Amino acid sequence: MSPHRTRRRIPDATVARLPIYLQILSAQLDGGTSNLSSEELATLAGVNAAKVRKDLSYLGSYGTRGVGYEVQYLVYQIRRELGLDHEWNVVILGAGNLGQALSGYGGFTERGYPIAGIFDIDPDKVDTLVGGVRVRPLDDLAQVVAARSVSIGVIATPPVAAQDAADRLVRAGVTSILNFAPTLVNAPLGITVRTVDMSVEMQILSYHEQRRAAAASSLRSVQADGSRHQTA
Amino acid sequence: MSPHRTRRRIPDATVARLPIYLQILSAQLDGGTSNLSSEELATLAGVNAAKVRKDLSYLGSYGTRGVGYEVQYLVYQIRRELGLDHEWNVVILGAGNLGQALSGYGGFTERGYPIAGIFDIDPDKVDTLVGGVRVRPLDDLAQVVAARSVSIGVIATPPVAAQDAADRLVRAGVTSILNFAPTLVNAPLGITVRTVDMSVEMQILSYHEQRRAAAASSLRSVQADGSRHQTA
DNA sequence: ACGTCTTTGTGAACGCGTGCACAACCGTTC
DNA sequence: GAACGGTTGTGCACGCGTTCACAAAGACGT
Repeated sequence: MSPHRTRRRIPDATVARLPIYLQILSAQLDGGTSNLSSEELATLAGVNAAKVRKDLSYLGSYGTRGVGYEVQYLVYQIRRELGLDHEWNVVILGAGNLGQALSGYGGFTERGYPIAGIFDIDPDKVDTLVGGVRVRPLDDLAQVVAARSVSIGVIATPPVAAQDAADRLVRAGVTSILNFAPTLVNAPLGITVRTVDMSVEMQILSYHEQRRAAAASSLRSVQADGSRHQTA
Repeated sequence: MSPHRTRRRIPDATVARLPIYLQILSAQLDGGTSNLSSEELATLAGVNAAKVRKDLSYLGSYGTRGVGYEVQYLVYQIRRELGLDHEWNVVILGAGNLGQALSGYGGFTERGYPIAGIFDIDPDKVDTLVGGVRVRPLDDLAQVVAARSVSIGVIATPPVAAQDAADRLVRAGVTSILNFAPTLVNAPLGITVRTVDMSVEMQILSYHEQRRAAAASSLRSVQADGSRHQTA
């Protein structure tokens, strides 16, 4: 049996929170904190303490009753669970505004997702430098994916090109896709696709604004969903 | 009583899907489709047909049994519910890579969120042109917010500056914040904050990749949460 | 060694969201 | 105008996620 076998499935809601805990814990570690209680972590993350404990319990029993959690060990465990114990090369499709921002972002490489290449179909963009990376022609995609064992692809193309980009990624062998184009992209079974649509976020905000304006009477609580967001 | 009074509260999960329906319906309208069944819309949106009907039922009974929904009218209703019957001016804080990408994105203005101003604390960035908009000093924030009745602010600063940016936005009178910095920002009661953290999205993907690698046996279904994402 | 204090881990209740299944209803055809 | 095919709107059951509340357990002082 492997050293750490496949433990029980972790709920999606928990998986979505683990990166947040990790971020907070890492900051605490840098700040010199060695131990943290679920209550403290909960406050920092803006969630319920019981939720924190239940979330962490999916990773195993890494806390000490009466004391709390050892930050360093917890960071290690969460990183391992998220697959951050090694780097994940990513490719970006589309060297427009968004693609450029993403490659220049720095946060990706820094957090363990080095950019293996940025691609564009426009010959005028090819060979220009973007965030220190040379833009490559789309035809090189499969080769780069294979050579650097890329499993994550980012779509930063205009909406009309998104499906084609997804198809190319899949054909090249990518198995996870992060789609920033405001379109639904279809992918075959077994491929994970996440879509982040900024204008959707905007519209959710304006919905609340609109209601706020309509019901100028009571201040009501606005609930949370997948993304991190508070109202209160 | 107002022409269309505050109807029953719409579930957050539904609010998050309305923009997607709207996007699809708008495209269908442009394509010349005048009527659509819940089944068709569901397929296009990648969701269950019953869910579509239930979602739309929160807006009122705008469908015709045996026929479906009139696309144009539905578009109108969803737009109204999302507060898209008028424009929402937004301000962007931070003229770095991300701020530039956002202001150059074009999708915002196009979808009814014109950019009233982009601000930066760095004097070197002030007065440079970004996406056709001149970068302004942070001190002008309150004045612009007031003059153009801005109610939505976007945070595109480095993490350390995010909380300060949020505070400034709130002081200036903004009531909804879209935070792209990978940090939790606190805001007083009554202010809606949504955080979109790209590296969180990335980590969720790599979690699935990691599991895929671990359990090379069965292809399992990966579930959805707040954001749009399929696995299938 | 024992008691007290603190904090974890989790059983159980609750609430929200999803999906099924079907009655109500519309349009159309005969 | 009656019967029929098609689609909506919704009651209901189920499942997931959240929260409460508490027993189990470690640490520490006496």
